[in-house]
Amino acid sequence: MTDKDNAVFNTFQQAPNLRSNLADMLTARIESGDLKPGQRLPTEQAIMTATGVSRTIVREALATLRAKGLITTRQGLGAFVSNDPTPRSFSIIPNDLQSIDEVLRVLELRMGVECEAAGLAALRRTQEDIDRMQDRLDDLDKALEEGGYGAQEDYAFHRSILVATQNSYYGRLFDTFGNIMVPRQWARLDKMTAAERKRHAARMRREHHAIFTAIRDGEEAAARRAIRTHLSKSAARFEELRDATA
Amino acid sequence: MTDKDNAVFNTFQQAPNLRSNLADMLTARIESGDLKPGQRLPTEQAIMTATGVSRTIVREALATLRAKGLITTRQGLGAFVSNDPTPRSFSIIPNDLQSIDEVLRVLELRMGVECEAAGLAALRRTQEDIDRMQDRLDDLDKALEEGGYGAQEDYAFHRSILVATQNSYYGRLFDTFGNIMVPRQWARLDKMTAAERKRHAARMRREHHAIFTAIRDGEEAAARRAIRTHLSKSAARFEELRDATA
DNA sequence: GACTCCAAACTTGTCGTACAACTATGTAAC
DNA sequence: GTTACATAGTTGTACGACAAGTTTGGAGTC
Repeated sequence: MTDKDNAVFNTFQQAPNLRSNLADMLTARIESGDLKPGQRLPTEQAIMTATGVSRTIVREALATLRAKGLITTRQGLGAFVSNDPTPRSFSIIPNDLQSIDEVLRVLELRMGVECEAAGLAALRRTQEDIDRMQDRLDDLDKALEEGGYGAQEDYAFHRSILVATQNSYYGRLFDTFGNIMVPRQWARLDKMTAAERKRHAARMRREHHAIFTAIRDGEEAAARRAIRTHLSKSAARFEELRDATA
Repeated sequence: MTDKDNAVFNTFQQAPNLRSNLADMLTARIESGDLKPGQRLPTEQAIMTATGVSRTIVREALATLRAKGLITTRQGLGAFVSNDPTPRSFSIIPNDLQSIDEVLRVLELRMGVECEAAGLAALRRTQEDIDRMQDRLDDLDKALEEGGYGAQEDYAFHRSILVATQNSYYGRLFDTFGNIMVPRQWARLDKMTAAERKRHAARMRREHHAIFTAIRDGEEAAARRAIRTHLSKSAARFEELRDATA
């Protein structure tokens, strides 16, 4: 292994645990084409010395890649990048549900998808779409009034926006986000006082109504702005949560 | 297992190693409902004594399940069966009959994804990313000079942008677009004269270079604009194609 | 020279121990 | 009753050792 190869390994920043970091890095190297299909990976020893982690970690990271189908290993031979490392289907697997970083990355993806979708929805929504969005919004309001977090209802409302694009790909893609966006696991991390809960509910209502009215009235730019604001604030709140627990 | 049994399995090189066996066993227990969502798995020690394998094996098996999203682990607490062990996946299956409409819908989706990605890439790209994008751009230029359509190279360049976001979800999602975005099937519909081809090549080069320089120079807004323009014009061209063949 | 055989080196698979980091729980002190 | 802390239990990480599979190169034979 050359120095240049080593340099790639040294660039991982601190995060939840060593195994995930190493697995992410190796995954990135494969997906970026740095390691090509059929090519042999560095030996476990080489990865150990390059990254400074123990063989235990290296092996668990390789087990992760193997489970994802990115590599295959053969005893006495080594590990090899799979022939078709680019899967034709996309799915979000809740790797570390406690890892807020994961949620933030998904939120980044949602930002792109939903902003465009909101714009399209504002241009194309039918009366039926508007009614459906209104219903979901009512459900959400009701859930918040009853003191719940409304995560499920929030998700359903967002989905109704995607449906209104009249482009089924948007809705189908959004379905994959549900796996990680149901925040039951970290709900307990997020202990809000009654006052905070109330403020949170008011903010949610305000932001969602802004999105809804923009789409209903066919205001494309406003719809984009509104949903970007909403998702940005959600992300910011998750970041606070992470920093608070760190 | 007898030798005869092994003979049956020799066709696929699935090794009879302890890790796979244990992982399969645990997977079966989860999928059969023996271990219910949210329920805690036995401790690593318990699995060790119950199965007789070492902790190394247990941990690698658990790493496999975690990669598949079947369980989540938390230090000091234990491993738990995931709430939604059946991840939904997103894929694009090309439909030959209305393929151009199909492409237009996918382009709409790409619009959202890639605009956001270009913005993120402008903020986060590393020198390595810049080099990779430059290489892909050179490949594309070369393909166009040689009189090809450069569809493959175009796709590779776009992918390098997604990689530069440092958010692997973007790259993984983009891979699903490849199914329909390699336009071999309608290339023959698209007979350009030499002059048209030249104009097309010049346009492609101009638009791609605009995207590249914006990302390289860290200009977020310009990157978004450039890629939106590029995809809009691509979509317009596909629409012309559809109307011409209809 | 060409071939066979085998020993050595290398790599992954498995085992064992030890300690660090994190969590929950119960107990003592206030 | 509440807080602080000690403790036990669990996962995360490190290190060393040997087993099992694969390749390579050299010794020996024809």
